[in-house]
Amino acid sequence: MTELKIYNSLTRQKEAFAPLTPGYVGMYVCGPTVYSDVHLGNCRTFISFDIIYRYFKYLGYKVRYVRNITDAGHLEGDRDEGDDKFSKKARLEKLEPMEIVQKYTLGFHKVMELFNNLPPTIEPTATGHISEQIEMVKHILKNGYAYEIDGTVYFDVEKYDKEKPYGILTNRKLEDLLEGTRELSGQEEKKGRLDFALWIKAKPEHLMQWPSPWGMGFPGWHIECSAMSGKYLGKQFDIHGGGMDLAATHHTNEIAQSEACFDMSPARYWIHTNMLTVNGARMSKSAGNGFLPGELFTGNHPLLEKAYAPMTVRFFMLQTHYRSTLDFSNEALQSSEKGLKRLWEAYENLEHLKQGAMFPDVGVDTDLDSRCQELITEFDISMNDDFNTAKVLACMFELVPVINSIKGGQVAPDRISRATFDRLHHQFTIYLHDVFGLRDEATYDSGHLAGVMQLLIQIRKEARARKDYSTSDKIRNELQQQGILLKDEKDGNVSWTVQ
RNA sequence: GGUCCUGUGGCCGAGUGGCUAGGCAGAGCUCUGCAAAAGCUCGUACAGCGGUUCGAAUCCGCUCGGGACCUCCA
Repeated sequence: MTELKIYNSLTRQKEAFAPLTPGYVGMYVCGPTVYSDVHLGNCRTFISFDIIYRYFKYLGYKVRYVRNITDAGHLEGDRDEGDDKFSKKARLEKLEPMEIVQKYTLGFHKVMELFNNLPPTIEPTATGHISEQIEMVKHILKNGYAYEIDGTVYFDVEKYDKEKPYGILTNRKLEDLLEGTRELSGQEEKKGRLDFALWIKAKPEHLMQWPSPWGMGFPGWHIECSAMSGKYLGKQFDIHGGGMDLAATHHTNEIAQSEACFDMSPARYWIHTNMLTVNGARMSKSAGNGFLPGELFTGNHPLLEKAYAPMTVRFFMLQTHYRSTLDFSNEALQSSEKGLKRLWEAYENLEHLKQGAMFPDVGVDTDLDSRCQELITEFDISMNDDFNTAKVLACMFELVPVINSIKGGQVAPDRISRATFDRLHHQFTIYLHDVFGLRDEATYDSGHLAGVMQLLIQIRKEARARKDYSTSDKIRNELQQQGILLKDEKDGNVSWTVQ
């Protein structure tokens, strides 16, 4: 068994993974800001980390997977003024901010469930950890890396950078960063143009505010993740993840905050997932090129030619490495849909073969047998190489003809050994269900429909027996119009699938 | 301007210095009452130009083209 290697954004190279505590993994992933619906790009990140979480579990680790819900604090613009997103949305929808939070949190969970993402083991909210955040800000102030001006506390980036490299995560020098920053506007009070707020003074009319040593206010944009990861995973933990877009600001600031507070880098491995694009441009809320999962599942969007099932989308994402951009297109989705169907049907064939398999090891084709073993072994090898799901799928697809040939009779079942067959079945099952989190998406009630289908198949069989092909074709054709496909197989059996 | 990523056959997409990625689409064949499915066979791709090397799509340089981040965003 090869060792797991992870691409660490912090060092910009693949590194062997060694947890702080053998057998345990602590992983923090930046979750959604619940002031609006998550779009497909957001989902990609959470699906990527779901696979990573599942793979660690598959490897036998006990994983504490913390993914936050940001339900306070984020401001609309890039200045420390104006309203937060929740208050704005609340006024727009004529709801309490916490109703907004509840609404979109529930929606988020629903979407995660549809994509078959496992829930994290802890899902803390920012508003539930105000006191922890205040404590952390106090600590940073005490350590001298922050200053207060009129009820707002800022992090002093330039002072911090004298001791530790602020731009370490994205490999940037402070001078370059300063150059790229826009001029301070006259109304801003912070000292350095890179300084960011840890705690923000609230205006009286502000809907979400809490008491603090600096007066009524609310937490800054980045402190919640530092406070909550510290609380649940410790000052230092194994993995911190999130979308690539968070690296330059949010994660950079998180590192600075944790270092300033605990004198320790928070995470040992940083994993960043790449963006989902549409026509080459990043899908984002502000660009307005985002699909909501609901639109995807119903096909109700101008850019969508048809509806796509959640598992199709999940499979689509699995075919690309998490660090590559993935471009959305109808063509790509449709090819994924067909590919998944083929893979899943092969898996079902494998299940059936498993039930009837009683063949002895007599005519084993050693070439075929060892090739199968190699391919199965490559599942783990590929995943160990920075979670290369695309490679695993390629191996699975290479095994599909083997499975289908045994089923179809082109290859005798005893050409592969019992041990190989069992391993094939076992690894297919584990990978499809447990590691990749795919599930059968048959939209039919298999109980009743299966009975009716048996009846129709029987009638058609009788018609064919007396060469009444007009009846048999009628049954098949009309079923097809209902989206049910009949397949006459070699051995005389008839199978059916819902399109 | 700075920091990076990237350019693979019709489309989508893995990838290692020399050995078939894979999916979808397409062509032929087998099976079949017909179809569908399945099986078998087929494309010898790696932006361009140089260099390193016995050998490079894979390493280096240059050119051209995409993209991300540097402002809230997964």
